Amino acid sequence: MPSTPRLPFDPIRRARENWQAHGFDEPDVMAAVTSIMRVHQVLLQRIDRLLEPYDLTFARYEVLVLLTFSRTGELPLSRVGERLQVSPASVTNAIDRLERSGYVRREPHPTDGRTTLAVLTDAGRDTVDAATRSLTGARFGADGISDADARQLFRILAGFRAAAGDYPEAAAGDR
Amino acid sequence: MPSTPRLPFDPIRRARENWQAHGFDEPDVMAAVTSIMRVHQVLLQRIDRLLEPYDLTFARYEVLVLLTFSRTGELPLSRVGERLQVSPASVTNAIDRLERSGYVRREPHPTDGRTTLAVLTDAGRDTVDAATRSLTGARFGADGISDADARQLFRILAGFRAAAGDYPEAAAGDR
DNA sequence: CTCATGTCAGCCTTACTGACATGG
DNA sequence: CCCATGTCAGTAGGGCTGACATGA
Repeated sequence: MPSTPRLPFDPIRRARENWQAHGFDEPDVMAAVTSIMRVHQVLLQRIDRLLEPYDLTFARYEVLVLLTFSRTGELPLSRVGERLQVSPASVTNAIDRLERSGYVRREPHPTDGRTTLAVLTDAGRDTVDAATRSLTGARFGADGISDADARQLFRILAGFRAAAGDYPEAAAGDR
Repeated sequence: MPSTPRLPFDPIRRARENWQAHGFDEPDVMAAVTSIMRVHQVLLQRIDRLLEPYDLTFARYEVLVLLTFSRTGELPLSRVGERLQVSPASVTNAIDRLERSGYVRREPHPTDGRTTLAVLTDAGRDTVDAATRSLTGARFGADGISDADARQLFRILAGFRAAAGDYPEAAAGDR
């Protein structure tokens, strides 16, 4: 799947060794950060491929899922950006595409004339359900990770996100 | 730093709850994958900001670091793509920019007429050293992670990468 | 001839900044 | 008047696929 053939060794492990050999600091963090970058790339590629049949990308899929969570199937665009942590312009773009695909439509907010609501259409609801089954069936492309590892990952990354200001307090007591 | 204000709760934890409430499968994997996506975004933003003064992005910085590791300071472009797991076209693009910045120059391979060597210039070497000091000084923007967490992260992600075919065998014995 | 190495053109997606219009 | 919500235009960047040219 990657455009390049596999290597006979772990390139990041190798990088860590070289890093230390050169006397650089923070080899652990370097290796962890580089790993996140690489895994992100692989995951995104796999997920987007899984979503292709549904005319979705992961970014747009996330928006759709968020809308299904709201139960009325609608949300102000500002809320979407807030939850997904992306800029207003990015939301506009994502909603544009979802609207073109017929998965969402825009509606004016009943009381606040400034805000626009993204409303999930029936097609959108059907599509997100099908896409979700496809993704969960493939464990989001992360079939190389156990549930225990996944939880561990979440825990560590939640700590980072909290420190980064993603949300106020750390997720101290985990499952 | 994010374009959006922080939320009063962890959006991913909330998503996981909703996910389960809707009866979807694989909540652990969903939360882990979403976390990687989010953390990747934050990290990349921070790192690119740190590298801006050096006229570098993380992608190009990685190329430069790889070259310093080769000791002669040169590498065939094909090797670069191999190690960094990106397509030949991406390598061409990255080297183009690095060349324009004066950090690298292209040279024909002495014996194999097909291959081109990327050669680190003195400016390139100075720049990558300075950039590395900047990054390590900021722990790559991942100051919210301890060394122990970083190692744990690397271990779990290495398992995933191995399963994904990044390299043949898992990194069983760590440290 | 076939495979490997690069380069190019074209295309897609995400995301940001800054300017604006409009409503609260 | 000032703030919030969206939209738009413009820009940057990364990456990929496919077609090609060239050399091993």
